[in-house]
Amino acid sequence: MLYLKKYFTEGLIQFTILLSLIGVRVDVDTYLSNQLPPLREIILGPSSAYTQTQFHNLRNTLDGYGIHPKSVDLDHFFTTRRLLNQVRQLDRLSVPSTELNTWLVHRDSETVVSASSQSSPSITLDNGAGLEDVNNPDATPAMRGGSGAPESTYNLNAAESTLGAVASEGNQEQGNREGNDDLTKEDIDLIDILWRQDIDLGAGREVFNYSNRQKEAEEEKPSPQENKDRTEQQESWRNGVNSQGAQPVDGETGESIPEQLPGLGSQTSLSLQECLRLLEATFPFGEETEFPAQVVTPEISVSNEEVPSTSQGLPLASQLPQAEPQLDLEQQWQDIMAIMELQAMEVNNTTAHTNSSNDSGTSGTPESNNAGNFGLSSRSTPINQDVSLHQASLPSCSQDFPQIFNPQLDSVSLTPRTTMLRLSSSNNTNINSTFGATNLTGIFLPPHLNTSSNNITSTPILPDPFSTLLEESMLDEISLLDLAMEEGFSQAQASQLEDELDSDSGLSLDSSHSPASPSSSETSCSSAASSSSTSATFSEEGAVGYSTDSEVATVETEEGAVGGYQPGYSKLCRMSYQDPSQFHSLPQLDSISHNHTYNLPLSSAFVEHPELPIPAGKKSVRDKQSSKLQPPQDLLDKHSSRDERRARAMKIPFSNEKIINLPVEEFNELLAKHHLSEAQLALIRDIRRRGKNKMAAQNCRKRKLDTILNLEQGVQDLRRDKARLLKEKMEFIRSIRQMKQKMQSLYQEVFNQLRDEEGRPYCPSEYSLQYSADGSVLIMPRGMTSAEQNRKPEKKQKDKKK
DNA sequence: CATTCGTGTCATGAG
DNA sequence: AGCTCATGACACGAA
Repeated sequence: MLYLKKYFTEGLIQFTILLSLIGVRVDVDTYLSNQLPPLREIILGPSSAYTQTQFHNLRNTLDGYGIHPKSVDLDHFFTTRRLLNQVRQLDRLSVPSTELNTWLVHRDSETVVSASSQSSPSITLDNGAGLEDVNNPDATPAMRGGSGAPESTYNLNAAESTLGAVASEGNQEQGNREGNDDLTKEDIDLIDILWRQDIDLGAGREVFNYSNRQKEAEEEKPSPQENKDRTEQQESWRNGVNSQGAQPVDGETGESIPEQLPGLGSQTSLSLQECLRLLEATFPFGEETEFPAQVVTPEISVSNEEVPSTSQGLPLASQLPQAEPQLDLEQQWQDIMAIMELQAMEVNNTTAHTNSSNDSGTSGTPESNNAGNFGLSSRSTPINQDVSLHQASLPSCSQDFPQIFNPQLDSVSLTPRTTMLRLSSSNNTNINSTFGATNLTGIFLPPHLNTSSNNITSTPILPDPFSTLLEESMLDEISLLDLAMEEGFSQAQASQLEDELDSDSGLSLDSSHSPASPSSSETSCSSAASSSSTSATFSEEGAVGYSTDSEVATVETEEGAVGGYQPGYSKLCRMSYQDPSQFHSLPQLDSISHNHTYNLPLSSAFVEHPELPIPAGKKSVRDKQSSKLQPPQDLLDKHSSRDERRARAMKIPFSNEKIINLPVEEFNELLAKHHLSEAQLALIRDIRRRGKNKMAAQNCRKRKLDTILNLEQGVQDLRRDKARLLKEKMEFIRSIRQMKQKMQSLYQEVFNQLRDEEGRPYCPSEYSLQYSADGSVLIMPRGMTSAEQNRKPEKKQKDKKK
């Protein structure tokens, strides 16, 4: 017993710990009340999980005692599903408050406004920011100048209040940089650690992405030459080593690497090949345009620049279907995420184009809004809150915009992209998705974009097309996958999505599998249970666990279906419960603790009928043993159960064991053979009823324990799977980042090799490479409008297929 | 002495 | 209608 107790206690403790780890917030009350039915059942007692199934009688109908219908297997199926869902929800929703706090801390250091704490303030701040932005449309230019920086920072901070440090690095302001400069390596490391924790918790890290973007943008500001250095620096940052203090600003918020990782979100499955394929696929414009279209829809409405960020965030959250109690937390988190994304987009975004579109199109159709607001999600998706930011970016935007977008893309692709981003942000339900979007944007965002916002940079924007395209495609896939994953798509649906995307990612599959893994574990457990329940085992082991060996033999011969379940029970109990039963089976122990004598044949007390071949001989042996130790009668009385004593008192001619375990027919025959009084018959029936109920209770308790243990195991398995998936995700993100770098370098290489008619190299600030749908690469002046581009592109063919 | 745990028993509902 | 099972609730004894 002690062993069992210990085992269970430890197990429960471990279970609790696991839960706490998985679900960042282990609020027992919450879970009990709403979230985790299994837990509730475990803690408060069985409910639906143990609900009787209709199958329990199958045992009788089927051959003997097959798997008990109610055995853990069935329960497992449902409990596992529930558990899995719970875990998933935890993944998405749970946002450790601690994380938020940390972020706040960073922000505080960076910005003035940020002082306010995380979630709640975000709304107010956002509003304020939005107001300011609206009021100060012109502020941004001034900010660029440098004096305006503080304001810009303020706005950013306000808008991003929830976002925390990330926002701090608004595109425009150097002031932010300064604030960021304060960050030390340790800070970065701390951020990274926090980020990892967040990941474990399931929280997204758009913030980081944002910073990364900013970082990149800032880096790009300088001349192209500097870009290389910056890229290197970025690398260092990503690696967690801030080699250069000059750029710490962005770097701190942006520890680019870790942050980007989350961006992939659930799509961990994306493989390098897939990414490459996507890259190739993205080059043709037509495809891109179509892709986003799917995603678009409802969320678009949200994106009004003028609308305060909070307003946006809230609607997004409200849109979410989830109606569960966690919603409060979830909504807050979602709001935060949405805001963050929006802000990030804004920060990156500074293109005049977007601004103009926004201004004019706020009331326009969703698409127009999207185009205006999100223009290029990847590059700069200014949106709601910071009008000033948008305007500030305007000057540069005019230049940058054309560069980034080909004429064709402008109209069509832009909207889709924006929409995609929107989705990610709006679909806050999936933290991962949002992260993925942001992360991707951060990853792929060409640095120049940011720079463009900040300055009329002369820096080459070469990488833009690639990055944007890549980003879009990636975002699309990610968002889709995330949606599929997190929205609870069926496996088939998920697989379908995957097929559509041609993604290698097993993520969706994995996730689907994740449930399977637990199930497998459970199956093992259940299998054991089921095996135990088999009639064979029963017969062999004897009726109840308490029966002695001698009894067993008898039982085998005579006992039928009645006792069938018991053996299984004992076997099942192997883990904890079973052991005790086994102990009980030992006669010595029997005497010690409880009387489980129901099934025991009352050897001495009862006069075994000669008819009943069974226990007599063996029982006699046992009696002899017991008699040696103690006076037989007293001992028997002492150890016999109440029913046994009553039976003895009533002179019942056969053993309680038979009374209890004999099949109905045999039992009736037995009764018929003996001339029994009414009192005797009543007693016998009571004995039988109680005995059966006793066994049933034991089985019931055993099942309960098994269920708990299996759940525990399931949680462990799920956790393991989660860790593995996260690891994969990180790897994929890393590979994507590498690919992006490759693309950029490739772009640079190609661009640098291009020469005009006079043999002079093209100025990266004036020309950019554009990719047409047929796969050819064109070099076009950056200032060109889309229409112009179509008409007279300077063509230089390059088969630039990677 | 109070609490916890294991167990037996009863009542109830379902097949 | 009776039997059996499952399970919640309660009681009891042991630790």
